Amino acid sequence: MKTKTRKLAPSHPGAILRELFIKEYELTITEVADGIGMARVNLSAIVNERAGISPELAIKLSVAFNNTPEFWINLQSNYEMWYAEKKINRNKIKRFVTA
Amino acid sequence: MKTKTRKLAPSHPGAILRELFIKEYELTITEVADGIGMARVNLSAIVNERAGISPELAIKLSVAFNNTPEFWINLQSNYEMWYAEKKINRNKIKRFVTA
DNA sequence: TAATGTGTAATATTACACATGACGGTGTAA
DNA sequence: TTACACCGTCATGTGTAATATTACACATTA
Repeated sequence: MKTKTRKLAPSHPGAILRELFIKEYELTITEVADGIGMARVNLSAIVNERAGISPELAIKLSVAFNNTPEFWINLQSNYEMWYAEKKINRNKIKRFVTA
Repeated sequence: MKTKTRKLAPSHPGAILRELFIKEYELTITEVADGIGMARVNLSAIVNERAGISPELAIKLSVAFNNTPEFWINLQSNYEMWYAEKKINRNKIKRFVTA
């Protein structure tokens, strides 16, 4: 059985933050950065998809937007996993345990 | 309502790898490192809880031990989250969205 | 004009994943 | 007993990434 693989890369977590939260609630990057206690430059980097979301930031965002850290962490994990998958040749890995 | 918080830190992913897989199947660090194509020093660091599990490694381990990348990623995420939580003062974070 | 928001660049700090080389311990075969 | 292969770990170096700080240019708005 073939493992399911997304053809297209998942959205960058920063894009979700930008579209579904900052734009949706008509906030500014500066405003959010101040609200969660981080430098505006770094939040800008995330929103512009040049940096990822750390565990600590995931918690902060979950408090600010009333959702869960898992929501943000999963976005980030899925994103990273998609790129990690492309670096791996599964045939070169030894199966120590089989079904 | 109070957010649930673990009193004790979750197990390090390396401990799970050590106890439930390497010991369980009577493997050596060297053997596993070779099998998944990574330096045994680094796998040793993970098994001894001095390093974490990357997304790429999570995939490799899931292939080698016939489980899912999510299994490993979740172990790692939970671990990181627990420590991240201790660095954050939730009262200092602005709520942009409320229930 | 002054204030504000944004993007970006430069710099420094800190942390971590990973690779390589070296070293000491252990088991085993000659 | 000696020699050697194997194993775990230490030391060290490298690349990358998140974050803070500062500064600059530009656009919009009061």
